[in-house]
Amino acid sequence: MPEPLPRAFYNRPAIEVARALLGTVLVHGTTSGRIVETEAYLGPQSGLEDRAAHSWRGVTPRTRVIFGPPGYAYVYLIYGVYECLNVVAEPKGSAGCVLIRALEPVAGIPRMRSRRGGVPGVERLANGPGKLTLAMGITRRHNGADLTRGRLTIRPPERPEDIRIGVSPRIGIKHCADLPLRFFIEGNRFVSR
DNA sequence: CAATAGATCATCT
DNA sequence: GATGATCTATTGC
Repeated sequence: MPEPLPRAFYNRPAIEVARALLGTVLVHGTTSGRIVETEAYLGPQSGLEDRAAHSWRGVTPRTRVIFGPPGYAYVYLIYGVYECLNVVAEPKGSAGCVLIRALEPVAGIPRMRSRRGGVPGVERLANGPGKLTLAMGITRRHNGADLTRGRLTIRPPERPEDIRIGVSPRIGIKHCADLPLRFFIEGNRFVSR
């Protein structure tokens, strides 16, 4: 298995990281999945006033991680029910992160299925932000975890591959619902709906 | 298949 | 006290 992506990979604008993450592999213990869908959330430095981003109002106890150094996990609870995994991008002091929205299961599929309550069909195992954290066993305990080492990492593909990147507005947000900040592998059937 | 309701709580006002 | 980067079950066609 390839080494984890280095910190430098994450030390650039969130949009670049969101695109570059497509095709890489999220690994947690014995389970892993290929990232096929991401969304970028921008900080004030983008000049875009991204009100959909948690970092929009500046540093708070929750958003501390997003303003920290790149290459760490930001995990939060949504609707009091599910948890979402983000990757922190951009240098320390600059807000910017990438929501992982969907995975193509690679290893440990039976384990993922049991964690998902036995849902049938590999396609439905991790094709959404709340589903993939469940399937991979990722929780708020991973908030602030270093993705360049340890049990939870992101690694390059085994072999270089040719993919087409699709772009669309982000899903499920109220503000800035027109910005084209969602990226996905064109034609991949594990992308969320 | 499409539309809708409800679950449930950390965070910030 | 309101809100939300979601998902599932259930309803109705």
